[in-house]
Amino acid sequence: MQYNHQEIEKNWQKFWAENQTFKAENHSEKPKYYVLDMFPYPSGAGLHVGHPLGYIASDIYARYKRHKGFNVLHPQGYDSFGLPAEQYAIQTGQHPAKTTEENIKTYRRQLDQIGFSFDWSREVRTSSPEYYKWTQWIFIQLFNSWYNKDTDKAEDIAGLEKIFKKEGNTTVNAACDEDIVSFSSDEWKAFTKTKQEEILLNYRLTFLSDTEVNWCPALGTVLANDEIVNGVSERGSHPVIRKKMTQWSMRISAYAQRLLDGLEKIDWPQPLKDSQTNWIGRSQGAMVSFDVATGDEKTTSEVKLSYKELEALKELRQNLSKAETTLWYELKNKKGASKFRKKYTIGTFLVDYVCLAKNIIVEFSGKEEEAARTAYFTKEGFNIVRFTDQEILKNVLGVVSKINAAIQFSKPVEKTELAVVAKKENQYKIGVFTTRPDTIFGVSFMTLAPEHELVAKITTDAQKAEVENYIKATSKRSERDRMADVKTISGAFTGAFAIHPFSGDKVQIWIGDYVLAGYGTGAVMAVPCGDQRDFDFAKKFGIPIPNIFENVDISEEAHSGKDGTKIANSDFLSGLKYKKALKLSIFELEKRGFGYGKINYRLRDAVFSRQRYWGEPFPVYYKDGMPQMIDEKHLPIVLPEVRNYLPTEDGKPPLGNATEWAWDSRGKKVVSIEKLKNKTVFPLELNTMPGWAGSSWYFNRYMDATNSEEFASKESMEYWQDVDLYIGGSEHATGHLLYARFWQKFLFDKGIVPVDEFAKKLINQGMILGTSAFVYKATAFVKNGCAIDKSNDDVIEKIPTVFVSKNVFNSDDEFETVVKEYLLDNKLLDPNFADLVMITKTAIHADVSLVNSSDELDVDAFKNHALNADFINAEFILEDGKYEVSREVEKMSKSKYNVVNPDDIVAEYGADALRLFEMFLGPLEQTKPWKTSGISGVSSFLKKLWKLYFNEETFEVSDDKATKEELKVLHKTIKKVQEDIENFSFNTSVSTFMIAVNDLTALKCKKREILEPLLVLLSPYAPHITEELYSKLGHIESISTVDFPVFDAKHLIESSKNYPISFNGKMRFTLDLSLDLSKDEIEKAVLENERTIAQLEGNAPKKVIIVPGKIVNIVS
RNA sequence: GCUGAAGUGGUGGAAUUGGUAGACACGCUGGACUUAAAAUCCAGUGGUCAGUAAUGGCCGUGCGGGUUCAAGUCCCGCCUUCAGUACCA
Repeated sequence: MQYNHQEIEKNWQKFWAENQTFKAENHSEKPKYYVLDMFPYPSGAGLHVGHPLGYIASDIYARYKRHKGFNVLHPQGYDSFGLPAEQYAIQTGQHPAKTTEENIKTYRRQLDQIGFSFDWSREVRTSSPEYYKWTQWIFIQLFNSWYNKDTDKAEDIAGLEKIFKKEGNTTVNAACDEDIVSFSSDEWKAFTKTKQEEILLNYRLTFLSDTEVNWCPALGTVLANDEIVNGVSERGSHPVIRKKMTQWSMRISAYAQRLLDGLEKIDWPQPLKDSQTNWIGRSQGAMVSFDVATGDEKTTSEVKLSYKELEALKELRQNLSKAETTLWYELKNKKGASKFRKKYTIGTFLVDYVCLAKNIIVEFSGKEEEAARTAYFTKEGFNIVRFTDQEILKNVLGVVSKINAAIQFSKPVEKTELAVVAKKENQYKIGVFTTRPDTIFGVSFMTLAPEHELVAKITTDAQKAEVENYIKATSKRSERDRMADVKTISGAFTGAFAIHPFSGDKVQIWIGDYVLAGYGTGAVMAVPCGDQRDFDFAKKFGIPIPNIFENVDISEEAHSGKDGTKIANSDFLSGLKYKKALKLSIFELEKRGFGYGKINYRLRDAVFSRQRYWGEPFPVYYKDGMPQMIDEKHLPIVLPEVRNYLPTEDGKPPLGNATEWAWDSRGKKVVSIEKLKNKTVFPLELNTMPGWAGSSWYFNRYMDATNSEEFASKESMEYWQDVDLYIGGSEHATGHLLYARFWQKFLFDKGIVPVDEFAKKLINQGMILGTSAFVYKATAFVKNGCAIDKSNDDVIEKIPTVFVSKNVFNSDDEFETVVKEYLLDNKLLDPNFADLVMITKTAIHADVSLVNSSDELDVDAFKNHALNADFINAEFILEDGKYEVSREVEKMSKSKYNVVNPDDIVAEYGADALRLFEMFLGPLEQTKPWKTSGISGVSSFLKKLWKLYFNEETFEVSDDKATKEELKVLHKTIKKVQEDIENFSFNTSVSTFMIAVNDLTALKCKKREILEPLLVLLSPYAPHITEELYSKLGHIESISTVDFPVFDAKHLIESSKNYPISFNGKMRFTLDLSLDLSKDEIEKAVLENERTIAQLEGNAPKKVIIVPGKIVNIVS
């Protein structure tokens, strides 16, 4: 009987669908296993053979886990909001919902015919209101939360309001905007409601802010950093410019450290983790404040402690008395309080505790010179609180509350006024972030970003023109130019100087576009001897380059290494190595109040608004300009209909075209914009959410996909917990996978999900590349500079398009000769003009469907191809009557005409063959070119397998006892296949199946004892054929949950081994020896062998190495 | 520049802990079946040298060193390709 894949596959796909074979239960005795694919965006092009690669791998694993007795969740759905559908809508006027629906149908049909074991009852679509209801709901949760750095988690915003009411914002340690003014509880209470909301927005995890965004004019929307590749948009490669806009943002930066830490406990590929680490970009350093010089500087003469004294101080800090420890413990753990430091030097005095932010000194009473201390501290602007040992040991909480009171009512001392006066003449400070505060004595100038707000204020009149010109010139350069051209060094001197905080030296302040406005403070302290960019800048503008490294030559380039180098010419840092110098420099900065240690992250808050139609609407309306959340019980807020999908005439997003898009706060529903006149009707948000909104939590939804009451039920999340295996492309490393981890951590903080990492293990499947086909087209030109009577066009016009087969020529010159000869022979070129004509070669893509496996082009089909209308009359120069194309491996894409559609493969060879072949191509993680030629191998394997169960036309499997040899083949296969699946090495197990079938065919094995377990082994890979044969063996149930065969080592025990006999490590021959032999017996047997004697040529062996069961090596 | 991955026949790739390099498959060559083709089956297939042949010698996992009885695998130094990232202070 013939193996008819079409019929078999159709039947079983129907069987699975009707019997809901792969439906997962939320309650089960079995252990759970959750296998997930990154869900696809349903594009109009449908699937190409690259898409199913990961799906096939995960499907094999899911099916394997079912055989192993797991309750497997293996769902699929669609990331169905997105730009392409909307771009298509703009072009054709078709509603994106309609095209999306159609595309999904195609995807579903294509996925079904490959035989995936998806539980379709749990399908999700991010664009369906039942789904995005919960995306909106999560948005509201984010809006109603703030990040408490003390508890290190997200908390309810109501809690923050309570604190504000009680004690203002000074004790709050939150992830928030940098420039927040502090206020007391009274001030808070006095603020208007709008003002309060404005302040709260600075703390919320999703917030509105004016930010510099990446605006893409061609797409009419902003883009996130990860949606920009090489300065242009990822989708469509349109230019992107910087623009300031009011946007929703997500405070992902609050989670920077936890996102970094979390990487350690998840089993994800190292390169992926590395790129997330890189993207988060943690750098440890210090913030340093430089005063801008006013002209009459006097160098500060501070008391400086020697290094030895500092070391002594450090020790003192570690050996506290009991009372000291008790108080320190309380101060340290005082929630939300300002930071206290212990054993700190103020001037020449050592104080017990100090809070620099609040100017409070806490001391034990009874110190020497108490009066002098008080006088000095007061002069410096500190409040002093003194306690005795007894007070603390008796009632430490009382002491703490006294300290709190002192902080809260910290009466401004007279000094404050002095400070203000002092500040007036010295009003500007430049803050910089540096990772190398140890090199601070190497600072010889500072550079500000051209956009820095101080530039206008500090530039001297003399330099004004130059600076303004420079700013103008740089702002013209696009982001892309700036990135492409890193080599050009440019800048301008502001004429102003800064005061070096330690040396008091005046250093020049420059502006330069190598400093980015968006990173750190937008200013750098330039250390030309230690940083190449600073070095180049200094060289170019003739700024001094002081050397602060011991025995390092910096005449040619900066010295950026840190290990092993000692600092020199640096006052108290001289003679120290990097690590110590770094610590000491930060310590000194803090002590003297010029700066503090800080950790900076490159990761920036994610812009969450898109000026597009086809995305989730925000559940937000505006009252007095302040955003208001719509109560969750009114969700979902459904995407309204619009007249067209373009921005409105006055530049509002497409939702501005909607007529039904206002919120009736009394009727609690969306109403017509005409009702906006009413006092209780408000405008709704016009932006929509970005593509990553829906994909940041969908894995949780699958656990309980049809729940209309909740995001997912507590029980279902308790049961499924997290994804055990997640498979998808590495292109999502810094987009989807980072945002999804962020949301998961947030949801975990809020007690909504049970785990804070959503995927235990992740595998990146490699890309499948296309094998493009090229044809060589000849283009004729007339050489310049030759005067002839006839118009040049005439000569060219007669020449048809000519294509030349690949092997007809070896060089461009030869190409020209061949074409010219051809034209002359065919009278297509007048011999008189032959010398005037120049022929050049152009390689153009030919559709791969027109090329057979021997690289021969179907010339007629090519001429008549829809895209080749220009070539309908083209001439072809053939070789041996055939036209051969050249091949090149490229990314599979429509524009390269190298896309292979799985539908064709399935129709011709079947889904099982496609599944096997995609796995057989090579390791899952590796990128590999698609070459259809190899598919005949797996196809004939399936036919051979089929034949094992048949005797000509009749199905024939016997119940005879299997032979030792047959059992060995089976168990070898069980062992290898099981190991391979567990190691995700699917390509090698396909080979193993081939070997098994070849062996069993040779043994003429027709026994159920062997052939039935073989089907179970193969069923994850080729589910249709195995179901069919399994049912022919007399089973009614599906093969999908049959126990995986158990490996029994006893079948593999050998009595002898074919030993490789090596001489000096080179294998010369093999020798069959019993495995019972001892080392000595082996040696004897080998040395007696005539071939050994022949090899040795009479020499005595120096040494004989015997590894029993493995190898014999003779050293001579 | 930085980070990561990878270099094995004509091709995709295999080689689990250092122990017979090239499994399995494609392609190619020859043969069988056929009027012929397709399909199927059989044999051969890393290079090179010697031999009519059986067979045997030498070379061989990007390059150069090293460790070891033994290296595709481990160590040191380079080269190339691909991917990600890029003035991050």
